[in-house]
Amino acid sequence: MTQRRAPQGDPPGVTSGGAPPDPTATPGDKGLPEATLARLPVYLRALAALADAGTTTCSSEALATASGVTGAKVRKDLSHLGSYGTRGVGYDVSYLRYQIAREIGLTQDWAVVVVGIGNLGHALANYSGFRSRGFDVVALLDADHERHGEEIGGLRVRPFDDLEGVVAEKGVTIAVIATPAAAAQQVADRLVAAGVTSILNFAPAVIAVPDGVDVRKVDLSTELQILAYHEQRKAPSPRAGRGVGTGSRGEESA
Amino acid sequence: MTQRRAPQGDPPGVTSGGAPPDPTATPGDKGLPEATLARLPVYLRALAALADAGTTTCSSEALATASGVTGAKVRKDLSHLGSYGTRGVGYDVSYLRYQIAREIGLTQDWAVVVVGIGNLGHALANYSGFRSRGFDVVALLDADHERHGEEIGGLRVRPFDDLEGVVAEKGVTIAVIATPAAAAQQVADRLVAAGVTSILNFAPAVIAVPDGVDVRKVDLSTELQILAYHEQRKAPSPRAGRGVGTGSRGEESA
DNA sequence: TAGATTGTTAATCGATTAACAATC
DNA sequence: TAGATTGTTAATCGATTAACAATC
Repeated sequence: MTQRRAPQGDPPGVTSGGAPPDPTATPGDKGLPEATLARLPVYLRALAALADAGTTTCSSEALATASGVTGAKVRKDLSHLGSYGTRGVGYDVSYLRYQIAREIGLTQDWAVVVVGIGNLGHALANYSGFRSRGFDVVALLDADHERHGEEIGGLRVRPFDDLEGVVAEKGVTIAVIATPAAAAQQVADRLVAAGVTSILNFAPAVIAVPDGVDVRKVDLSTELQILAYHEQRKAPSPRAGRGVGTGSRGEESA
Repeated sequence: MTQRRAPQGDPPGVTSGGAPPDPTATPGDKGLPEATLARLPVYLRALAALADAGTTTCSSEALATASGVTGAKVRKDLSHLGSYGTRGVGYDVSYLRYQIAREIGLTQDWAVVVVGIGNLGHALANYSGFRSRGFDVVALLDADHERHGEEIGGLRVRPFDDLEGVVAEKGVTIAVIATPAAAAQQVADRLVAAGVTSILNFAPAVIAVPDGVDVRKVDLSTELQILAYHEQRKAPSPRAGRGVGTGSRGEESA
């Protein structure tokens, strides 16, 4: 169904200078627009679904519908990657899929550690969507020794102090923090010191990191709050009022 | 530490016309800019932390630091809500906190159902950050009868067919979907038919809903993919390549 | 050739940033 | 009064949208 192509290779029909391009960002190279980058994973998912349904070619409008965006956006986004379509025809599903994956960096494996194996960490450790996209969860770490030894998705939960060893041994560059808020900054400091340069933070806390380290934050309750705002504007006061800020509510766990 | 104020009431010192404002959006009222709205929950969290630390007043710069944004952004964002600061002094932490909560709609309770109690649904059902912000999880629904009866966070898992009854009885307007991708659209259709008008979708699928229904999507692997892109641009090829699109990978669970 | 669809251009829109007058 | 800080204004930047020439 989907052909394999050589990772990092030039696409057929697209010539590069001959010398392999330096993957390190060249000065003045701004990379993809953030808004475009954020939609590429969505296109990738939609293309996978189209491929699974046996579709081999699709137009920008078809991909847009499957992705929940507009055709103009799809064309503009894809134009940042190169010219991978055919006028009058559309895009080859598996070819475009490969090009997007390569652009994002999913044609290589990324070793990932998950720190904090509570409810959410447990779910993340079991999430199949990571592995299928080239994210290889190589260790589950938790400071609480009561959790050590538990097996989740084929991995045992290990002491947080194993961090440095795991990072060095497995070449880990990406970490997921799913600890309580109070622990997040300390964990981040240790991760950075160990050599991690990208952090996905599920802990409900802002963490500070040095330049050169990327942090992205996912907040489960933020999205619900945004929905509440719009909901409030739709309906006239659905439920009785309540107070806010009832003093200390203790630390939250991610 | 934090005073309670009458929900929906006017803040002291700010006069309204006397007649209560119609909470329904008036024509031409565009509401808050989306970018501002997305940051309000972050400010709320930072203000809660400041209040817990005993801070009663803070400047826009202090709030910015605690929120991980710039002072200019804070001032611009807050200016959309009204004039709640004092020049030369700053903002009263608990007063600003109340005003933001009221603006978002967190001074009232919102009944929420969670559909799909797998790994992620389990974590969401246990997440304390929902309740503390006025989101009242009133039912956990799952189509799989093997899961029925399990108790999570004080609630039993119930049949999905209980949906309509729960929505009517509890006045549910917001739902969380944490089912496998294949079930998401069907679940969304049932939710909408039952009267739900806001959906937070954790299933890795795009769902279509009628006008007037809001959907927000959280994709755990999208964020990791965005990190991978930036990581790829930092380092020269950390790990060996792999193929992409290894044929059908089956349906994923949220 | 005629119809379809891409990739690009230009116009519009919204978000960010910097600066500073207003004012506590 | 002098110092501090807000709230607003104007400039800049990036994202979206619509239109269409290029071209399969």
